[in-house]
Amino acid sequence: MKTQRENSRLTTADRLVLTAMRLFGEKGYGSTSVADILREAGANSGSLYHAFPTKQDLLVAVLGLYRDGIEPMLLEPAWTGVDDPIEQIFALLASYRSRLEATGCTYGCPIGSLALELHEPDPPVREALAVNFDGWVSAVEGRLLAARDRLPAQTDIRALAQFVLTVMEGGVMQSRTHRSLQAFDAGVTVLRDYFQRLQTPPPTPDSTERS
Amino acid sequence: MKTQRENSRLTTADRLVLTAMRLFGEKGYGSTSVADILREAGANSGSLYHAFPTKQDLLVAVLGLYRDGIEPMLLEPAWTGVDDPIEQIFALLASYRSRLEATGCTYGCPIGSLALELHEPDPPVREALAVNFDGWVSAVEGRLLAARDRLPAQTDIRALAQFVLTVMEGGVMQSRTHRSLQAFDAGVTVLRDYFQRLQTPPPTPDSTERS
DNA sequence: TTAGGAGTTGATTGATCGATCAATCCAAGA
DNA sequence: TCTTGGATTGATCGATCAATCAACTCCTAA
Repeated sequence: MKTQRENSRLTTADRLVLTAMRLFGEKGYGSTSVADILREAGANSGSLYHAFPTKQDLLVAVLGLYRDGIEPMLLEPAWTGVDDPIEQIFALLASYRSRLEATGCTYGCPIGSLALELHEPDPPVREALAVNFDGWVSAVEGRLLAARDRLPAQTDIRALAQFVLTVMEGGVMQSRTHRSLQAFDAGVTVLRDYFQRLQTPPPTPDSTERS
Repeated sequence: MKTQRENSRLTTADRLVLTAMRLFGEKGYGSTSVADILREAGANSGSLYHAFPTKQDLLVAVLGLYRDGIEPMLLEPAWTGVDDPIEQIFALLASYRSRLEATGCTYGCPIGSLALELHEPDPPVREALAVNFDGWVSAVEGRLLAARDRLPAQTDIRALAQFVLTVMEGGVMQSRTHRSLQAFDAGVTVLRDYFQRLQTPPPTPDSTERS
């Protein structure tokens, strides 16, 4: 039983996608050569190009795998043992923090890295990236909706969910660049303060005003 | 008088750096070949390698130029005509919005793009990126300090300034990926709401409290 | 038992990459 | 005027890139 390399009981195509997923996350798309993928997957170039017309099609397959993995690989592990929907959001952020910490602030969000690395991606790639962001945002949106009654009535829930993604991605970017968790933690702390204030009923100093 | 290509009255080295700055911003570092730079700068490879030992040294020079340009090229234009320090912060964000809008959401923040494209940058590159972030954050921090009395006393000003950068970078990333200003605008709107709440005195239901 | 095709092998292709270097140009100092 | 050295030229290098393809293996269905 070989454990090195991507699970060798899988088909070659699956091994290639899993290896590419890992390497694209580690080194980016452009800096990962087809030869790198073939070597680490233990496959030959003919096998790759039998399963995928081009390297870019392999990338699209990787992005599809990320999309399908959001629920079972990302959300579910982050949320087990956390009941409060808003705390689930922060548990999700904490999972990114763990990832940063475990890798010395080199790994972050592979989707975000790819999104900024590929400046003018072909439509299928750009759409696959957007679908990943949408899936993430929708998951957070679901948690916010579960806490709807704790938030101001006029809150734009979708926009707030996008904002959570924004804070995560921006924090990861800075933490990776500074090789320090400080920036990520600062972002989460400020976001928590914002949620605190959202959940605190407004001034009501006199009485009327504010709908 | 040639106007095409980077100002031809400059030295060859300066033309190379300016051309590289533009191309690295447009296509990223890895996707910009030395041949691209030479062609658009109207120079020969020998000239480049006479001025810069490697392509990476050219990148470091570009990052230095960005750093030196923060004040005169970014902040000063964004802030003219805006007096309120907090509004200056949002004017800065608006300048990024303009940039996104003018380019169909393809350009964003070149520093952020490079920061995520280069996964394991050599120390001088990583440090040059970090210096750029620091300069940006310090500028925002200065505006927040100018509005110190309007913010809660216990506010972590530096962390809040980093948070502004986080929101900008995260918003740019999503807007570029979705090819739509919506995500960026949503981020700015939520940030504005947060600043609103920061500037609104807390509940004061009874009376005491507040340090 | 055999025919056929999906899957695999690995050498090879042409293009492109960053970088090199001998030759040449040219302006400033002696 | 001659000398010197920084700046420039442009052909060229070896490495590496994504992609190709004829040959081969092996499973399956007839």
